[in-house]
Amino acid sequence: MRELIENSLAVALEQVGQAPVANGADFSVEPPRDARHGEVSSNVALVRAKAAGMNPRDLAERVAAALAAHADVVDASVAGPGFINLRLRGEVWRARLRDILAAGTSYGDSDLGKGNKVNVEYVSANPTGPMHVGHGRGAVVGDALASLFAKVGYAVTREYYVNDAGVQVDVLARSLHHRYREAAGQEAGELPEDHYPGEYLVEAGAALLERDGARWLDRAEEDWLPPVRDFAVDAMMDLIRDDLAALGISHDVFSSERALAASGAVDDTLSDLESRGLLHVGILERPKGRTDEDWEPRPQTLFRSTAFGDDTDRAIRKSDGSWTYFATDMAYHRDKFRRGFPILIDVWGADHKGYVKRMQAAVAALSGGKADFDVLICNLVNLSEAGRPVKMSKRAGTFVTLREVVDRVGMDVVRFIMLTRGNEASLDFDLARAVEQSKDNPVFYVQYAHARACSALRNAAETFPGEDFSDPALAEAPLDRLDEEEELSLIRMLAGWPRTVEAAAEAAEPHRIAFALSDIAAAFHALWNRGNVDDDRRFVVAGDLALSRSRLALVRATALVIASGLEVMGVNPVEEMR
RNA sequence: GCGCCCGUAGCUCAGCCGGAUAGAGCAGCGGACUUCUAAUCCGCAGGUCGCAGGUUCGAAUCCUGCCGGGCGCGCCA
Repeated sequence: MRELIENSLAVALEQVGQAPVANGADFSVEPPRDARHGEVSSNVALVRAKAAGMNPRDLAERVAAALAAHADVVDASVAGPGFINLRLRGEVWRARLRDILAAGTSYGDSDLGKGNKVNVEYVSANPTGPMHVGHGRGAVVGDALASLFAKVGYAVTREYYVNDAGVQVDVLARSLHHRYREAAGQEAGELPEDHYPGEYLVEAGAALLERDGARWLDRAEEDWLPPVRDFAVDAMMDLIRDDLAALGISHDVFSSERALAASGAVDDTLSDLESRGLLHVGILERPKGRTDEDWEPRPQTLFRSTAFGDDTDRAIRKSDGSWTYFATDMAYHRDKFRRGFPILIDVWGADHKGYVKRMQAAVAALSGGKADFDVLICNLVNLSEAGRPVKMSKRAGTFVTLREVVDRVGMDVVRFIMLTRGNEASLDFDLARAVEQSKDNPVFYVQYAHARACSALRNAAETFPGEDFSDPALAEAPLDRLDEEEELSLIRMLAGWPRTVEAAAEAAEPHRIAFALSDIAAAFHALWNRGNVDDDRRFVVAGDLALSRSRLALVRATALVIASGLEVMGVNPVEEMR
């Protein structure tokens, strides 16, 4: 299509004695927003007019004339300031149905990524307890993004970074040890204020007693801390993996912060930066507008992240000499790059927004500017129940875990709803509405369209016993009976699916898939309802096998595109609603 | 104070690498069912795209400055 217009432009320019000007994808070739303007629209004349030394309308007229000569073009006209609007032969569109039936749910796959390796790191929740709903959003967005990249031809690795070092896992170990002592019948006293209070640690404490008996009961902390910590981290990661499995998510790689540090990677990273003069000792100023009373100027080892676009240099050592989280995180990203991923994507929660610039600076420094590093920030999820906000407070005990939500509304609903907003917008998740079966609920709306399509095919098999309605058979069906505007309009939407997928991948916005599916579902429901008004417009018309086959090819293609999109989202297409 | 994000219909939001008369759902009003071809559909009504400038043939979209909301801001992770 684009090629056709490029060629016609060349012809038009030749007619006026001009050499072809710019060459490239600087102009658009798309269905116009308003369908009355035609089936395909291009702004090529507006974009190229200046270079051609002509006014847009004149150039457009000449290009349109060249286009009109093409066999597939029914009509080419010029509108407005110089848009070219085209109508194509119905057969050009109908042929796409055959493509879809042949490709199945792999319709929309492409080689855009050319097999390049991409690492998508997502979830990476601290191993200190079960996942909450906010983690779930990152999990779904990351997983869908990974699937989207895979669909357009990247070699994707799904990775989880396990923060199994640092003070929070020591606190976890002490919390567990407390529960372990309780399980052993010792008088452990009140759980200290800053410890993790969760019930899950009571179970883990009992499990530790079961495995190791009394051996850590009356020892010094320095003896029991490491083994208890390892046990605790393993137990928490099992918990988290279960939560993820309930969402249908599994990672290819789990990277341990502790193992990374032990390998010497942090030392290597810092000496690398040191040798390039990117470390220095300095004193950071107190951020303005802050009134920390205990703030005092202090010399620290800093990374010159300001040399790479950050607002201030960043500390890499704590005053006790150990590394900051940022230091190990730099080493981790360097490690990912050195493992052969030229493209790195992290999916983080909103609370890490202030961390993006420094990490981008770090990756730029450590990869010599060669890594393509992007961070998706997932904003907050506001849980509500029939319009009433559900307050999330660990202390008040009204904390809702991801698992509770998944168990209540189901994995497909959670996944779909998490993708009904751009990741940077905050998201309202209403537990009651999520299971409502109406068009308020986008999950059911799309699922219902797919189920209806399957229903029509089942109906066909009953109406025409012995007839073959398989995909290859439908692809052979004569499609020329699909000549109504509503049908052709749906076909055009389906034909645009590969472009929709590519655009979503290029923008790293998996939520676009959800919106596109809602649009397709709407067009399909509208088409379906015509059959309620007029029996002759049903998909299955008992007296007309040929017509039924034509329409069922469209029905099946619609189901395949919906299934293709749901696959990216990780949602199961249903064949009946029941 | 600084950084990032958000501000579009009464409500919840799409659209944002500039494009034609700014879209959808909910809520409201009016219509279409012997329920797996009504969990749906059709129609009506609803807008200073936060405000003010700028760039452009053309701005919801890009730039600048304000206003309002959110998140974050030296050793936590």
